[in-house]
Amino acid sequence: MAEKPKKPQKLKARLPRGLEDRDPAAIRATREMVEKIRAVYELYGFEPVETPAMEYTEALGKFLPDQDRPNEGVFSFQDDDEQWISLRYDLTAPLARYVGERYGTDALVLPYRSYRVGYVFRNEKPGPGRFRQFMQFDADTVGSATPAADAEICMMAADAMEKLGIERGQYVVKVNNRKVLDGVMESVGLGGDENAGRRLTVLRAIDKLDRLGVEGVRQLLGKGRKDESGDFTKGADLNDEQIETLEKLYGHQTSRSQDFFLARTQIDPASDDDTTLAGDGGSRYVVADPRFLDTYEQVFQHSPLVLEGINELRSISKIVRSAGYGTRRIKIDVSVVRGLEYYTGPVYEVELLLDTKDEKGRPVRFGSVGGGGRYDGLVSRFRGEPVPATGFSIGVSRLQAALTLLGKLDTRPEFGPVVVTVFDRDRVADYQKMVASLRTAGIRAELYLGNPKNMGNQLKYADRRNAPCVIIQGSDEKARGEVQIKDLIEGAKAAAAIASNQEWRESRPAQFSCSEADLVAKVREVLGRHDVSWG
RNA sequence: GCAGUUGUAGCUCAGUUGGUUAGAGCGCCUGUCUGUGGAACAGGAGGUCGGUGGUUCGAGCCCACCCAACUGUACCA
Repeated sequence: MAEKPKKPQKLKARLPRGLEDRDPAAIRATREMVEKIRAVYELYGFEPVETPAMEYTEALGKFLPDQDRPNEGVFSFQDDDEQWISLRYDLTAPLARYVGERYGTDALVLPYRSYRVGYVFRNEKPGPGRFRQFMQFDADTVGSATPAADAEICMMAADAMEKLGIERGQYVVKVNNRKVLDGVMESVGLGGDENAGRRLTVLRAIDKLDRLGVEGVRQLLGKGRKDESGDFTKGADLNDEQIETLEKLYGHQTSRSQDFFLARTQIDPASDDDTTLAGDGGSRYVVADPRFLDTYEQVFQHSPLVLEGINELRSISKIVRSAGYGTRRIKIDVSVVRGLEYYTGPVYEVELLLDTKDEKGRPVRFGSVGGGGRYDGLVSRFRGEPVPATGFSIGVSRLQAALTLLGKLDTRPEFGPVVVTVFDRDRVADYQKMVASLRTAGIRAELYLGNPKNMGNQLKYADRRNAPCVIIQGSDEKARGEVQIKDLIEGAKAAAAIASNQEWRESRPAQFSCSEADLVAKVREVLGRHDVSWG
């Protein structure tokens, strides 16, 4: 075969999977979200601290990546001295390292309360709202063991959601306690190191209660479960008696079931903060039954761990209710598991209750948009003494993805700069001077830097940049000491009424001239007329 | 990781039982238009048909493997 002239091999421009490029609208939305969350965290007394994007792998609490799967779950590489370094997969483990280095020194006031926002990295399968690089906004209290610290974080989570524009009833902060789960598992004979694997299986099963229901979880606790695709998931292999005991814990719990935190005695209908039912004579009462906690105490009375966990939940409950947080904002959900590894006490999870659909109208499952809990063991790894800590992170990227699908984010393009056009190439310096005077006045402005061969292209450019107006000064205007200001926003409205290009051009809609000296003032008028502001 | 579905232009998609040089709409660029955005008209650029190998005189179409995306599932600090 004859040699065909081959095109030079083009490099395919492509982004690794699970990563995303972010356009101006997305960046602005993130900036606004971050600013709102920051204000809430600061209001609660937390201060900012940042740590780098990577840490020694051992500090993150992962086993060294082995030869076969060097990057299982985390992105890792070896430093010059052969030590493994990993990109952070959350903001909590690096904070534990930070505190571990400073604990007991002047550099750290205890209890230590700090927040941070940044990208974290996970090497796992991406999905809707699941990225391999994503942003978290984290806050932690280190050195305080009181449930008041946990309660505060739940309230702060609720406040942050509402500040982000997610209305009451569209989200819920769910609270549980790992001591309850651990104690119940212990009481069905799953205590001890030899049952660690089965405990994990049980926790995973209970974590799926939302999706699979009591029956699905029962299968996972027993022999196993086969899903619609025919895939089989091996179960925990518990006997019926064990399963029934576990079901006493979560059996009545469904995703939108009533809460059994303490009810409030006073209902304020205006706050719209409680799930209520109509009673006799137009009265309403809160759907919340704290007697469940009493029931648990009786059923699991032989487990000190369960009793301890329930008491902590009672404390949290008392605090949030007396602070005015009702059952629609914060509720107990005994199926909340969160991380399998390091949580030791209360755990919290923020769930969106809105139904999200993608562009094609298919339902999308986002999972939780925030979560956290008490991790009394994480800092002590560096200390050799117990250091209580509790914290919480909002998944900014996932939440933003959800809010985008829900159409709750402002996606209007930002206004571009005022564009000063180049009419006469010899007078670029004059035009640049106009730009400078606008900039000095705090008005976003730029000189047209493309090929100024005609006015049409320059206006087209300004139009695409979403510029509010352009400045034109040809020789005629120059001779009169004037400039033309063309209001593109007003002009676009006028465009609808004009059919022919000829007429369009000659009418020069929404355009006026003013003296050179009035340039800044007149541009300000145009901007004010359309409420143009930047960033 | 496992299972299913899908990969043709920047986007949305046609493409006959395997048959010349792979098409459309939208978008993009240029011109009509060296004193004015949109519209209109005319022209143009843009394709390893996801990749590699195979069957065949001949493959966008058939076969094998690989890659990617989507959905479910598993894992998830």
